[in-house]
Amino acid sequence: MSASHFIRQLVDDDLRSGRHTQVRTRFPPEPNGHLHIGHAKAICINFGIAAEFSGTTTLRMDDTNPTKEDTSYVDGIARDVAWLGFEWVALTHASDAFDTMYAWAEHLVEHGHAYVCHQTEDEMRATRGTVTVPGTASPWRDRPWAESLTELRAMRDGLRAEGSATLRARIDMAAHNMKLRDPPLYRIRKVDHHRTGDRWCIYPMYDYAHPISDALEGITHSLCTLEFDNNRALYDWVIEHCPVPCRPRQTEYARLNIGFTMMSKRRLLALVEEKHVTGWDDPRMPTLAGFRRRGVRPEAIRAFCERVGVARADNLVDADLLEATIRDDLEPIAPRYLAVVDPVVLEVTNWPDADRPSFSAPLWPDKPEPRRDVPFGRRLLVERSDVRATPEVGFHRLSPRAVVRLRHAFVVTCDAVETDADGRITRVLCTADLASRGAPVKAKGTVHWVAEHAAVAMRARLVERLFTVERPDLEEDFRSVLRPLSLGETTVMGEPALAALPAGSHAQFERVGFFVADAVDSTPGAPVFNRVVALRDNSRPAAAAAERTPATTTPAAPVAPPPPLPPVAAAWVANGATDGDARALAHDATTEARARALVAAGAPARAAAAAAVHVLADVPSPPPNATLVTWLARQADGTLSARAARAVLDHLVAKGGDVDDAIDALGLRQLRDPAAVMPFVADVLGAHPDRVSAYRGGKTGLFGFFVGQVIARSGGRADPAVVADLIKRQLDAS
RNA sequence: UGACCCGUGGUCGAAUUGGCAAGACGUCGGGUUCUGACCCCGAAGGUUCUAGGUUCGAGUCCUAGCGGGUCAACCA
Repeated sequence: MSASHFIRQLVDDDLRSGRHTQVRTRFPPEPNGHLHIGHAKAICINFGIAAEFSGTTTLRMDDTNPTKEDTSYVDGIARDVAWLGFEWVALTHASDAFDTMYAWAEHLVEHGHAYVCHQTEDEMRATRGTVTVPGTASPWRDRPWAESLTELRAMRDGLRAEGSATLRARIDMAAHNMKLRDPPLYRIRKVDHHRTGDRWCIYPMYDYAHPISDALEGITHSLCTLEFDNNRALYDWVIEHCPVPCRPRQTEYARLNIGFTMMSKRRLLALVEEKHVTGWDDPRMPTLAGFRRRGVRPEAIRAFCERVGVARADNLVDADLLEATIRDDLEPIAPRYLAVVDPVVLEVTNWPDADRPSFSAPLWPDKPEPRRDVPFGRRLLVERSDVRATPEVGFHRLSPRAVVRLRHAFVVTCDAVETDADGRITRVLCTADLASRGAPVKAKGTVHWVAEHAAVAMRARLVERLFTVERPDLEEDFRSVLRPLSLGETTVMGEPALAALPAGSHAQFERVGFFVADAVDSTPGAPVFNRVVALRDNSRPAAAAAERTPATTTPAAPVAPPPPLPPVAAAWVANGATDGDARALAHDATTEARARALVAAGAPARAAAAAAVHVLADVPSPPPNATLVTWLARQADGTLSARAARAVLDHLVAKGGDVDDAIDALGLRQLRDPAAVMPFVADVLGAHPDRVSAYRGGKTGLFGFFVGQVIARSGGRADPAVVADLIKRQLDAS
């Protein structure tokens, strides 16, 4: 069972409350590029939520802008979603609904909710105002609706030039939310659409088309990323003013960001077009096509999306988390092989060159079958990085006098490490313990190898991160932080069994990493390998450890002097209100008026202020002030606990009447006699023996739990102070 | 600068809606091992951004401040 998040809860609530009987979601990409890992999160959320609640999801191409979109991307998108493992109930297009959208545009015009505007793009921008200054109305804002309708039809019929007219919603040019300042709904684009051809020369904007598409598809939960938060008001406006068959609701969550990864479609396109990568499916790309090519399985992507969770806070996920998830996915499924990336010759001096046997070895550790044969001989190739002429401390691989296991073969003793004039290792000489194969002989370390006579040279790409910095998206020019040679194309020497792997096969090159036989470049008998991800390296030589110490700089918290009290607040403070309450009153005139009325009716200023701010603010039509004054007095004299006071208030709001009658009707007179409270305490303590002992064992945080339970059990009547005192005595006793 | 959204161990994130600050990844230590992988055990790591307020009780509610983000395309 996966961890819950706020969207799951929302959907669950809607189902429980009967607001919906089924869940329908949609994944609405614009077909103007390829899907990336950020979209994967959206896909997992939309399809995942629907699947969890036995609902359905449509895959919708959001194709409202014919100048940017292209059919060629549609197939790629559909393929990627399917690859991730999700099934759509229907593949739809925003353009499917162009007729309805247009009809409802006329509907809006006829009801005075939209008008045709002839401002130029620049004029519209200028009159929209800014975030601080309101916009000014278009001269066409109040023209007769019939005139707008005629103009709209003229636009539709191609009688108006591009840029000469738009259909605008008539909402509020002074709205704080800029999206509401009479946003364009339709613009003229005299270009063919990839699906509707030349049928239309006007096209709906996203903010208009999206809610209609949702409504027409019966979407219950329209899930999108946080940057559409401001658009929700417009979404709701469209739903409100069009004759929609149902009313979907939009909910936003934070988009995915990953370290060392660039997610912008536009810049991804630049990488491709400027040939910094080999294509959309370059194994370094964060596109789904790229991950697939690199050998990452959809299971890993889905697990990753589950691990990062869903919330509304901005985030930057460690690139390590993605790599760890990929390893976890491949670990149990990838068969093991031996391959050497940077070979150096090792000679087993007590092994005759003519003797070239094959040793059978299992493909998985801990599993005896299946197996493959690994050729052996006098001359082997081992990893250069596994050899040292003079080892550092903690190095337990090949160095003079070291005893090392050759994986699946013998334990050898290193006799000599030969180097050339530059100190570069040229040859390693060893003596094998001929009785050690398959025997429990201890060695300092284990090393992978291939027999020189049987080694197969294979192309491999030691794929590395594309960028050298964690936030390439923050760079003025991402090109300056591209890692050179990140594709890492090289030749590796592998055991013969590797050559037989078909394209798409995963393998672990032991001690090197997880690889996949490239689906494109591999040929039968000659696979080309991509490194999916390197193995985790837990080695910790002293030098590396020092290098690893994180340099975290915590910015000093700025100390701000408290701002001056507004005059209104100062007056309240002078009369006894607390500082915070006074500020709150100054902040909201309605609340302040309410508090003042209470004081006029005879309530103490402090209590009146507190009640107005903390309780009455949520009450639309409170009881008469005289009643409230009594209500406050009952709290002051201890008749009513704070908790009970709210219940009484609810009762007064609903039924009216006298405070004391309400208290009696509800039975909420506060219990202050310890003898009356004690039974509740005993009940609670008796019901939770485990927690009682936990508390006595030191988990004192449970105290609040006990108090809460007792008060709840008493129906809110028990005096908290009495309860606390009794519990303390009981728990500290014995 | 205005409105809105958001601040919980290094990272991502739970917290039964006001009552015991989960979990994962990472880090550190140990065990196991014919992969320095995997696996197993253990530990550290928190003033829940800050300051006030309400409350018996605040990560949760209120106010202010600080910090981050979004919005001012006839893009989506």
